[in-house]
Amino acid sequence: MKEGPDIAQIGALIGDPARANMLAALTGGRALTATELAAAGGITLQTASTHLSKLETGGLLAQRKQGRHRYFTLADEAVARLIESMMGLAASRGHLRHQPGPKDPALRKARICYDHLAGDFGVRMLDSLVASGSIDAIGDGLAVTAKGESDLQCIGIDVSSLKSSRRPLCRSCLDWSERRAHLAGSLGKALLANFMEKGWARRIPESRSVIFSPEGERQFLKLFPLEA
Amino acid sequence: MKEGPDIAQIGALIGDPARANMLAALTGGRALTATELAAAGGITLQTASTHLSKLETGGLLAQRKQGRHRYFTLADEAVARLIESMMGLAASRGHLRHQPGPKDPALRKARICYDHLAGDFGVRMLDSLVASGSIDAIGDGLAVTAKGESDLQCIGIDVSSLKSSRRPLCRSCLDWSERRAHLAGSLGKALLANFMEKGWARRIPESRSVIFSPEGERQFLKLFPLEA
DNA sequence: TTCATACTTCGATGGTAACCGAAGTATTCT
DNA sequence: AGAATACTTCGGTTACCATCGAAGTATGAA
Repeated sequence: MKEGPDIAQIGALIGDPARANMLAALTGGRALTATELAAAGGITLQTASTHLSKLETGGLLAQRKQGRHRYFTLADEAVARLIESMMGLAASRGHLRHQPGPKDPALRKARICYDHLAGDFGVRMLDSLVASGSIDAIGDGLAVTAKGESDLQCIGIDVSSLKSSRRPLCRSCLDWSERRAHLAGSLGKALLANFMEKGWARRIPESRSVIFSPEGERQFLKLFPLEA
Repeated sequence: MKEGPDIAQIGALIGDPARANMLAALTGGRALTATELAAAGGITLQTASTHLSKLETGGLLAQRKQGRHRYFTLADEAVARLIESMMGLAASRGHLRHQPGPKDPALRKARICYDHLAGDFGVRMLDSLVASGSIDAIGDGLAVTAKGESDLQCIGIDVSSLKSSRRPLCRSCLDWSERRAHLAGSLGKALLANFMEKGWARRIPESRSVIFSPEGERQFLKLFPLEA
């Protein structure tokens, strides 16, 4: 009667609120210490320690020791995608953790999704890239066009070097706040890195929020216009 | 500190073994009654009843009453995709529910994944369609080519009528047994329906297994050859 | 060497939820 | 109407696990 893999183990790991909060914090892409994760989960360090070892043996987390610190990250991109897609589902079912607070609008405007840009700005960027013919959207698949490759080169992104990596260049990722797709993959990562290098955007510590400077926002909106 | 949607609720729903087994059973695509799901979960009807109402209020299940029966299905395709992707992750992390039993090989060979064909045969079919130029694979995206459209017409599938539906024509779905992509979307559904109409394949009751007749298997393998 | 920081392990506690028997409701069949 | 089927609700038990204090280990700093 029991066929196939056991999803209950993974579900139970994510099903505890403290663990879920720690995983959500790690969706920010940064490696975090046990102490930081304890704060994110709203629990003491002892409790966090047992949770973290469960998550690690369950294959959801990876850790590396560095001095007396222990840095945790999501095990791989597959886990990140799972968490994100669960957030999408949770949002669509109205499972919310928060009274909409002051930080929420910023989060919906622009935030980190593992290693790329999400939120209103992330969705707008992908829409604009598709509209301008820089990216072809076929079904759920995304591919950079020749035009896109040269346009991105002008911004300072070398697409051909990104292509050589194992990781897919483009990937669409469902946005939980916008309920629309934004750009993930190595190109999504490179674009966000590019904005931060230029000083257009910076991360808020202890949060997934990404804040654009006034000038950065102006440039971003000019670079990725919306269709009329 | 609490940002974004609450994935813990959904995780907890999936995290109970009985509920996970019921959800997995529903991945077979059939609507099942509370009694059938109780058997799938290995619990009594009373316990199943409470589980099912939790899953329904949690937004994972939909139900329709029909006489004195109550038929449950997964709420929508998004839920089905979540369950499937969790199976993929669980399989890759070695979370298995079973001692590899006699039914297992059949399941790996061909099975239902919500409404389309998965397992070795499902993966082979997509590989062959891509190799023959009937489907273009761009990143994770799949698109039917002109050649594919006419080839499929010969088999008895009218692609243009499928296109008119809201649902994506092609979608790639990660296979937990093969760890490779197979074909989902309305075309995946139509192909499986086509095989069953022709008598090539039939479903096994109470299981996700799909059994091909000797003749059906011969035809299938001929229609979807592997690259040398 | 001593103190401090970062984290783990142990042990005890408490709360939650899964579970089933029994009784109750709704629908269909005869 | 009466019986049977399908399912829900209630109540009480049980078992698990998240939690934290306290003590233990490991690494770094003074």
